[in-house]
Amino acid sequence: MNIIVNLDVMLAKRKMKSKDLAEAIGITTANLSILKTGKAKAIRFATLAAICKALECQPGDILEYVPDEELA
Amino acid sequence: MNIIVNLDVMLAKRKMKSKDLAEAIGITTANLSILKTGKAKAIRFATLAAICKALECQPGDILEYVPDEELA
DNA sequence: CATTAATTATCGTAAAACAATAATTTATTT
DNA sequence: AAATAAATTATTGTTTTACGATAATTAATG
Repeated sequence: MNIIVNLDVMLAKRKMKSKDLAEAIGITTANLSILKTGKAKAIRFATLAAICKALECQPGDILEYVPDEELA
Repeated sequence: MNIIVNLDVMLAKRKMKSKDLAEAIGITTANLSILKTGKAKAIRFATLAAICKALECQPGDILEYVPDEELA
């Protein structure tokens, strides 16, 4: 997928574990894992907001668009 | 909502109209308008990627988290 | 090796994107 | 002001997908 969800950096910065974040944002660790491992195909703004709140960050800190420029 | 979708800035920068962007990303102007006016409650990564591609930008350029610190 | 953390998998339900279409409102231009 | 274009709003229906709940499997850590 072209949109990467990277929670590891912010999690490490906040010294939080996936379980902690899952509890903080109110979803199961299973679903959080789906998000973390790039298996989610969409995200609710409510969830994104909860993540940003818990990690004290902005969407841009955890979402990245990677163009598929297969030039090479 | 705590997540703001701001396409206006990038649209202006690219001198694109909503209609152009809608066609570029393959959704109707009606649905794009829902996104633009903050009525969408989620977004598919495929759509977000298409927007980033069309506007040559990153998710952080169009998504913003606004904490609801009602202090004062 | 035992324990904890994280991932993967299934099934079911609720939520929401999105299409298609039409109507309405707002901008823009002549 | 009138005409035209652009954008928003509204409705209905379909399809996709989040997410819960749960359990099992696979990493990771002391």
